[in-house]
Amino acid sequence: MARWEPGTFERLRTAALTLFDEQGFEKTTVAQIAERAGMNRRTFFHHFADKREVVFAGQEQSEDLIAAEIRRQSAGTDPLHAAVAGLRAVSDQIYEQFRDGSVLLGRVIAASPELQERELVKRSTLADRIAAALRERGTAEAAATVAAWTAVAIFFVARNQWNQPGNQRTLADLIATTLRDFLGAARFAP
Amino acid sequence: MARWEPGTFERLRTAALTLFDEQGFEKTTVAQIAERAGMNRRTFFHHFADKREVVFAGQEQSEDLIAAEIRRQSAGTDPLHAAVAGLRAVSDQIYEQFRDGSVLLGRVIAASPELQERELVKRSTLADRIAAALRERGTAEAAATVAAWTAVAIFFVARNQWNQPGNQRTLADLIATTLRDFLGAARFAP
DNA sequence: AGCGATGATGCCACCGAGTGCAATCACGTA
DNA sequence: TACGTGATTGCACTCGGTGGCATCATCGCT
Repeated sequence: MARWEPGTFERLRTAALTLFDEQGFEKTTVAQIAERAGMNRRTFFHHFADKREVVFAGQEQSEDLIAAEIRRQSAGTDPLHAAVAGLRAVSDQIYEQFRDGSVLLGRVIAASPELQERELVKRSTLADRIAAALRERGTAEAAATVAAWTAVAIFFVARNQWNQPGNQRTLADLIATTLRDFLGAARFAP
Repeated sequence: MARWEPGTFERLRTAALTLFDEQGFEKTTVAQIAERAGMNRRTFFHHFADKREVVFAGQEQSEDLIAAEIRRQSAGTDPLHAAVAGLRAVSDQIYEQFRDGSVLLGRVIAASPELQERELVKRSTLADRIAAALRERGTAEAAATVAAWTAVAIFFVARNQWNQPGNQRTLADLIATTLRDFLGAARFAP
């Protein structure tokens, strides 16, 4: 497999991201993307399920890493800290390398409601994966779901700060700070 | 304003929900909806921005209630409890009346990925409103966002349980239980 | 009652996303 | 070289959504 492959996928992806950044997502047609990548419109849909997917392609493997890291946490760790630990681990391994690409992606997504909608789906499936990993550790269904969404919220708040122009701190550091702020603000007795 | 209105909006809405329930959201065309409601396809788009909106129409006023209730919480209440209190209040006032409609809506949404995607948008804007209300009370940006998403997660976990066939408990009760479970599962020392 | 403003509805043409199908092309292998 | 596989292409089609304009019912006013 992948006899020709090398090229087309990545060419379509960079052509799409460039055009989205230049003229916006809505104003860009799939025909334009295909033309700039030097191939047929139909071919685009052989590689990406729809126009939005080209932006989010290939981040499933991160979810595997996160879930594995959560399972690796010691049994005594509570669900929220376990989930956040999983997200911190992946931030170390992956995100720090793609700083520039991540900023471009953030800009493109921020400029398009349609893409923000799709990003919420990605967050949701990420939360589902995390909740499943937590349940494997013995957390009850409801508590696992809530802890997962909280951890995901912490992650994206931190990622936003990390994407700010002036920022010098690491993503893992910002995640830890955000978690601490949340716990500090809350009063944890009913 | 609303000289004729009565009829068309509600007729389109019930026609759409009925068809979605019968044949699924994707299989139903806007033309079918308009035909069953006895009007033109174009008229549908005069009342709803798109095919998905017909399912979620008119739930903005709940957000106002929630935000107001959060502002009403005493200053000493921590962000998470304040946000959850806001959601509990609205659950008392609104949801309990629409049990049957809510079940139908839940079934329709559960059967369609496209509608689930749109529901995530609604959750997101709800979280934004809650976070804004918390910031007004003096909570810092990051902590407010995380608390808001946590509260929303608690709300929807509870609403799912409330929608289960056999359930007898009130939504407000389930929300309180879910919050307690989450806090109980977590260890709140770094 | 007649009249004009307003807003709801209807009709038509158009664009672009996404799909199904069949033909074609490039490559590895026998 | 011939064959099979899988990537690519091209075409036609459906459907969601939009823009523009005509039409019609209602209201306020004279």
